[in-house]
Amino acid sequence: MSQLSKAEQKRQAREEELIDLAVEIIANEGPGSLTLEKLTSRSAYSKGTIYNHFSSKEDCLSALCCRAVSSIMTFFQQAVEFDGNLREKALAIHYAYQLYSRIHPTLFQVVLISKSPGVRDKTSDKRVECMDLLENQINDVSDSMFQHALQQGEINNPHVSVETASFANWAMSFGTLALASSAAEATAVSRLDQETILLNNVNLLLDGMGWSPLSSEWDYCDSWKRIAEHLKPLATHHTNNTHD
Amino acid sequence: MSQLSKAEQKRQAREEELIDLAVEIIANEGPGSLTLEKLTSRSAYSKGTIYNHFSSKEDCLSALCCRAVSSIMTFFQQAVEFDGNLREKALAIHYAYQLYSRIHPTLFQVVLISKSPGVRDKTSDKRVECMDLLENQINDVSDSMFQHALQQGEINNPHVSVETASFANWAMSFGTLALASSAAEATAVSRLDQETILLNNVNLLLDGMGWSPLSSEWDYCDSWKRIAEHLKPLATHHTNNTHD
DNA sequence: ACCTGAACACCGTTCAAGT
DNA sequence: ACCTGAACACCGTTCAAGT
Repeated sequence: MSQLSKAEQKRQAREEELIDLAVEIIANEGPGSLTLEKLTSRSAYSKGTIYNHFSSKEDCLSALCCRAVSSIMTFFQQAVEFDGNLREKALAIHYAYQLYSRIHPTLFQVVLISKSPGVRDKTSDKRVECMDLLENQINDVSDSMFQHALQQGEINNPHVSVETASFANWAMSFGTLALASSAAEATAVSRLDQETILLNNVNLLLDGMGWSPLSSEWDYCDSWKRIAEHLKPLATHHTNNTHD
Repeated sequence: MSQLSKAEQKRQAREEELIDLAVEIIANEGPGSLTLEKLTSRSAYSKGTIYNHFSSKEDCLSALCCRAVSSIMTFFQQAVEFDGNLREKALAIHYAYQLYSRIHPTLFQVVLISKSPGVRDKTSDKRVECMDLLENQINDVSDSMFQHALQQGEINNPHVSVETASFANWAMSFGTLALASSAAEATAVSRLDQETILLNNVNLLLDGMGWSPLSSEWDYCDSWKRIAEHLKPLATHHTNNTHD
């Protein structure tokens, strides 16, 4: 299964090359201006070959989504290694998510775009499968975090289950970052401190779950700074973007 | 100022007519398939006239965004009239937001799309002004709610300001609804009870702010049902959609 | 002043012909 | 088996000609 034919290896290498190129296009010109025409003319290949890799423009967008979620996953893996209590580890994951959304704002957008019907519908079955697989991996990271917190009694609240907590946590993070990156000029966003906006929102939520130590009992601002330090390698290493 | 010439009245009526048509198109075929070509051919007017109303395809999308936000505003105005304590009024607004996102899922999407750079950039100045104005109105509703709660001591937390609370509240609502509507097939979403998903998330957040009565001290599930009853007229009256 | 539709450039997708 | 690029339908945007 892991033994790939030479032809297949070449094919996969080319697909990576094309995705790299597509990433460059959306980073510089936005997700809306990705066209397979552009991708063709800027690559060394012909229209037919492009369509050999991507069954449609939307399938290409979904390939970018897979790339994005996969990167986010490696960010998360770095984050959980932060040395601290469980709630701090959770904060580290949020920080990693924010970091990704700021290093690759357009790829961050693409993740939502690809999941919307109309794009998903025009994505090849093989790719949809890949997206769902990656999404489940991300999900598992989040779930297992809350599982631990509940088991160890750090969250002590009969109304909080793994499923509800995990989703509320994701919704808050996603909502905050989506609004901060897409509606950055909005008064409601611009009047806030961009450095701690996510920390504040998440702290309110986790306090509401009763995840101890509560923010009144612990200096999470300091944690946030230490997390930033811990994840600095990701921030510097991945900044090979031309535009944003 | 409010005295419009006959020509201007006619122009505005036609614009409403075109926006109605565009709403119909995106409701049935998704925001991605709105084209000015389609809008032209399904309307009684020519390309030139369409471009007389919308400076670009993106400007047309932004017109839909204005329509959406304006409708959301009227939903909110119904919501604040719910007879209950302040936290229940806040819940009523969330309920109204959810109701809108379910009655007009594609218009709900369009609001985020229009605020993204690349769409906003291609929107006429006049329309951008209109969008910002409406957004501020929505903002004011949210802000004044938290202002009241803080003044009356129902939120008693030195770390919570109007600005931070208002944004956290918006982010949670938006994040929850965006994920629930765009990523409905995702495991993290589908495994939850769709009826109370938003109520649960918001309750956790408002508990975290210390907004009394806390969810442990009050039956907000019951409030949620009463709010649904209060807003029923909106649900039935506005369901004139063909597809979703 | 406003409306019309031809015109053109660009894009998505297919497929016959070539290797 | 895979690659190529011509071909065609569709779309965004402009603008000369018409009222």
